[in-house]
Amino acid sequence: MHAPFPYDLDTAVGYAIGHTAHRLKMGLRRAFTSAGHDVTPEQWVVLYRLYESQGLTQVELGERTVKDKTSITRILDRLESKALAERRRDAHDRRSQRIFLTPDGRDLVEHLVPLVRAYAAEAFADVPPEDRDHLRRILANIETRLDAMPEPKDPA
Amino acid sequence: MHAPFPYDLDTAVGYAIGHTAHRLKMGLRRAFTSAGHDVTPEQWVVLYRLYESQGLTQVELGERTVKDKTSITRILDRLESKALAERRRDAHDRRSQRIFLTPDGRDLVEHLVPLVRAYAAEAFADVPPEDRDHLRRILANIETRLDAMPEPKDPA
DNA sequence: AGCGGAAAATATACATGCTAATCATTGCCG
DNA sequence: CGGCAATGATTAGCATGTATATTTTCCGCT
Repeated sequence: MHAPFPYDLDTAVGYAIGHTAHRLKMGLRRAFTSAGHDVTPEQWVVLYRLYESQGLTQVELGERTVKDKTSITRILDRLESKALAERRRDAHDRRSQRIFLTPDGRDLVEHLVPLVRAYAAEAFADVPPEDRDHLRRILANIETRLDAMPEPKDPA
Repeated sequence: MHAPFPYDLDTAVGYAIGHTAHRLKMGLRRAFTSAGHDVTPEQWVVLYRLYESQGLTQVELGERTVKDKTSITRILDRLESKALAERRRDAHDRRSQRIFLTPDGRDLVEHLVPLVRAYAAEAFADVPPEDRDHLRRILANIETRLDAMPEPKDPA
C-alpha cells in the first residue's frame, strides 16, 4: 500500500531460498509419514550419516549433519527410544559417546533411501541437470561467502 | 565406509538448499541481535508484511508469510506483548481479527530494513546479478512443481 | 602430581513449525 | 428459520533449533 523506502521482500533471494527449503522439507516429512514411517527429516539425516559411518561421536555427528549439539542429544534420545540407534561410551575417552545404528535402524535407512530418491526425482523433475549444477554452484558460492563473514560476536 | 546402494546426500540439491537456507536465517538472526534488536527472522517477516498492508486478517497474514495459522497466533502474541502490533476484532465478522502495527512496530521495521539490505548485500556479494535471476527462476520452477505434486493425503 | 582450562555431553528456557482438537461465529440450504 | 457445515482463531502436544549454563572428564603445563 505505502512504501516510504524501497524494499521488496518478494524479490529477495534469501527469502526465496528459505521458502523453497521449507516446502521441500515439509514435502519430505509427508512422504515419510504417508509411507508409514514415523521419522522426521531431521532424524533421517542423522540416520543417514550413521549409516555412512558408524561409531561417530555426537560432535562428529553434529558436524556432518550441521546440527547443534543439543539437537543431536535430543534426536538421539528419540532414536534410542525407538531402538534405531544406541550410544556406547568410548573406552578411551569417557566423555564421548560412540553412536551406532541397530539392525532396525539400518533397515529403516534402506527403506528410506528409495523414498527420498523418488521424492527428489519428482520435486526436481522440471529442473534440467545443468540447472542443478548451476544451483549447487551458486549455493556453494553463497556459503563460502557466509563462511568469510565475521561472526558479529567475535570480530576480533 | 560401506554403501550397499548408491546414494550421496552431499550432492543432493534439496539438502544443499536447506543447508544454505538455514545458514542464511541464522546469520540474519545474529545480525538482528548484534544490532540490539530483540526480534527473530520469523517476526521480521510478519512485521514486514504488516508494514506493507495493515489490517490483514491472521489468515491473510499466514498466506503472505507462508506460515501456519498456529504459528501466526503465537508470533502475534509476542508482537503484542512487545507492543509492536495489535489485534482488533473485525466489526463485520467477529471471528476475524485485523492486525495493525503500532508506531513502535513501524519504527522497528524502518530500522530493520537497512539491516536486512546490508546483510543480503554482503551474503550475496559474490553472486552476480544474472546468477541471482537464474537462482530465482530455478527456485520458482521447483515450487511450481511442488504445487503440482499431489498431497499424499488427498490424492483424489 | 595437580591445577585450570578445554572438550563432550546434558539440562534448561524460549521461539517456532506441524497436527489435531476445540470454540465461536457465520452463512448456506433445505 | 433453523440446523449444520465451513471458517477464523486458539489451545495443546510433540519435534526441532538457539542460547546459556552445568557436569564430567581429559589434558597440557608448570
